[in-house]
Amino acid sequence: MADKNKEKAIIDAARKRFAHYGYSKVTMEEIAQDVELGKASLYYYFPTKEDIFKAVIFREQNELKENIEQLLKKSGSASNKLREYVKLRMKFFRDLINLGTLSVHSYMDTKSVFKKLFKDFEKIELTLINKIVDEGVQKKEFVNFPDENIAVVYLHILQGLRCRILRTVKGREPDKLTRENLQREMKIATEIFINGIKCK
Amino acid sequence: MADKNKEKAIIDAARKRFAHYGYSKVTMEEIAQDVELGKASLYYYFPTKEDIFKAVIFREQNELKENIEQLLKKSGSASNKLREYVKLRMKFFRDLINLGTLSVHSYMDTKSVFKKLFKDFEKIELTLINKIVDEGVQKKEFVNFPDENIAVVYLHILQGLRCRILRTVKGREPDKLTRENLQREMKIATEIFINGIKCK
DNA sequence: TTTCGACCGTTAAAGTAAATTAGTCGAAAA
DNA sequence: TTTTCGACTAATTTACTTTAACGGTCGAAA
Repeated sequence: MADKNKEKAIIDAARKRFAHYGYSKVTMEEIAQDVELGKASLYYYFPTKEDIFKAVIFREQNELKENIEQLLKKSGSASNKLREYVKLRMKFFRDLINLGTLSVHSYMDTKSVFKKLFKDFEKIELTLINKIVDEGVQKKEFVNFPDENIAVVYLHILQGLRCRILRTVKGREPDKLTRENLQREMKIATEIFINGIKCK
Repeated sequence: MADKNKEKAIIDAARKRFAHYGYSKVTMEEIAQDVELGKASLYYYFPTKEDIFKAVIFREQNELKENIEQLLKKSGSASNKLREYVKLRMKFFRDLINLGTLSVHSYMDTKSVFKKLFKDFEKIELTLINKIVDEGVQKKEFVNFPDENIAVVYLHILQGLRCRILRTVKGREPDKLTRENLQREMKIATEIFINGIKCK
C-alpha cells in the first residue's frame, strides 16, 4: 500500500502549481522536484497526470461540500443559510482557482474527464441548495414552486455571473476590482433570489 | 453621396453571410459577388471589412432598441414589460446570432472594435431596463433599492446564463433543446427577479 | 516497497513556404 | 461627378515540416 503522506505531499504540490499556472502549464517534472522525487516515482503513486489533477479537485470539492453540510446543520433561517452558502462558494473559487480557473476551464472543455468531475459536483451542489430551499419551504419562510426547479436556476445564475467575468478577462486572471464586483453582484443576486421566493 | 440602396444591399448580404459563417470565414469577394459588384467596389461604400460588420451589428441592435422603446410606450404593468423585454432580447439573439454568435463572440474578444460595439449597446440596454424598473417603482409596483443598481445585476444575470450555454457548447451552435432550456431559465430568472423587487 | 535513470512514442511548439485576403490606385465607364 | 473594376501590394492565414518537450513505461537497484 502506497505511502499516504507522500500522496498528500504530491497533491499539495500539484495543487499549488495547478492553481498558479493551470493544468497544461505544469509538468510532471516540476511536481516531482517539489516533492523531491524523480519524475518516474510519481507514477508509483498516480497512474497519470490527469489522476493527480482529479485528486486535487476532488479534495478541494469535498472540503467545500463538508463545509456546506456543516452549515446546514447549524440553526438559523434558510435565507441566512443561502447567504452563507454563497459566501463559502465564493471563497472556494477564490482559493482554489484564483489564477487557475480559466486554464482549468478552457482545458475542461476539451478533456471530458474533467467535465465529468465538475458535472458530478454540480449535482452535489444542487442537492445541497435544494436542501436549503426545502427547509425554507417547510418553515414557511419560502413559497413552494412545485413545477420549476428553482435551485437549478439559482446555481446557473451564480455560474453564469462567474462565466461572464471569465469571458471578459479571457485568459488573464481577474483583477481585484473585477473580483469584488463579481462578489457584489452575486450577493445582490442572492438577496433578490431570496426575496423572490419569499412571497408569491 | 453614396447610393443608400447599394449600401443596404451590401449590409443585407453581409448580414446573411456573417450570421451563417461568422466574421472571419466571410471574404469581401463573397459579399461582392452577392451584390454583383467587383470586390474593389465595396471599398467605395465601406472603408474596411470591419465597418461592414459594424454596420450589420449596429442596424440589428438599433432594431432591438426601437422594439423595446415601442414596448415602453405601451400601457401595462412594469412586470409585464420586463417579461416582454426578455422575450424581445431572446428573439434578438435567436435571429441575429443563432449560428454566428460564437464566431462573433470569440472574434470580439480579440478585436477591441467589436468589444466597444457591444459595450456601447450594453449601456443602451441598461437605460432601457432602468426605465422599466423606475416606472415600476413610481407605480409602487416595485420597491426602491436606492443603493444597488438592480438593472445591472439583472442584465448580467441574463448575459451570464447565455454565457454559460455558449461555454458548454464551445464553438458549436447550441441544439434546440439547449436553447429552449436557456429560454426557460431566463423566464424563471425574470419571474424571480420581478418577485424579488416587488416586496422588501 | 519505493526510487530512479534511460528510454520511447506522441504531442505541442517553432519555424517556414505558399496561398488567401484585405485594402490601394489609377483608369475608364456611366 | 459618381460609380465600377482590373491589376497590384502588403499583410495575414494556412498548411506543412521540423524540432523540442512532455507524459508515460520498464527494468534495475536501493
